[in-house]
Amino acid sequence: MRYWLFKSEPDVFGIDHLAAMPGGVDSWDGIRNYQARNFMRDDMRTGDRGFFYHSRCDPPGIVGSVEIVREAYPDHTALDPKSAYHDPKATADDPRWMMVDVAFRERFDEIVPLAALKAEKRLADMVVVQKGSRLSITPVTANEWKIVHAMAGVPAP
DNA sequence: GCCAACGTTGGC
DNA sequence: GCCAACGTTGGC
Repeated sequence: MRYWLFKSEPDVFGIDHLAAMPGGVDSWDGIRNYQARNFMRDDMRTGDRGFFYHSRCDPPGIVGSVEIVREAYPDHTALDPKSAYHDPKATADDPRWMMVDVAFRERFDEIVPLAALKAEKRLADMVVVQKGSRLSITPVTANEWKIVHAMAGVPAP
């Protein structure tokens, strides 16, 4: 059982978009970074939990959580020339990019802002607070999972 | 296989 | 919108 953090721009796809999907489930498509893909392909398992993080907004921060409900499978948007995520090097035989399905689980009453994460000494090693951290999917420790929930004022599931 | 040039991310 | 940090590309 592992924990993760998923970044998304709320103007493009925020936690409310996910919550509005049928069953609160959607595919996490469009990942075009090998390290992030490898986390999904190699390490994510059904039942893993993840924070939903809003980036490129004011303020950025953690707004809720999801659960992995389907393990990695090919990201078909890479094959679609009309998609913003099209990758001309992807083929049906070698799709290059993978996605998982996530289900909406929690929406915090208030965002836990990045500034608060940075100010919490116990989160000093959390990947998302590191300088220059751009990775859109990062691992989270069980302890970080608990601390952020405490900051959000809810018990960790 | 090095590394300069280029493209992208994302906080500010 | 700026720009630092980082990842990828491709010539050599």
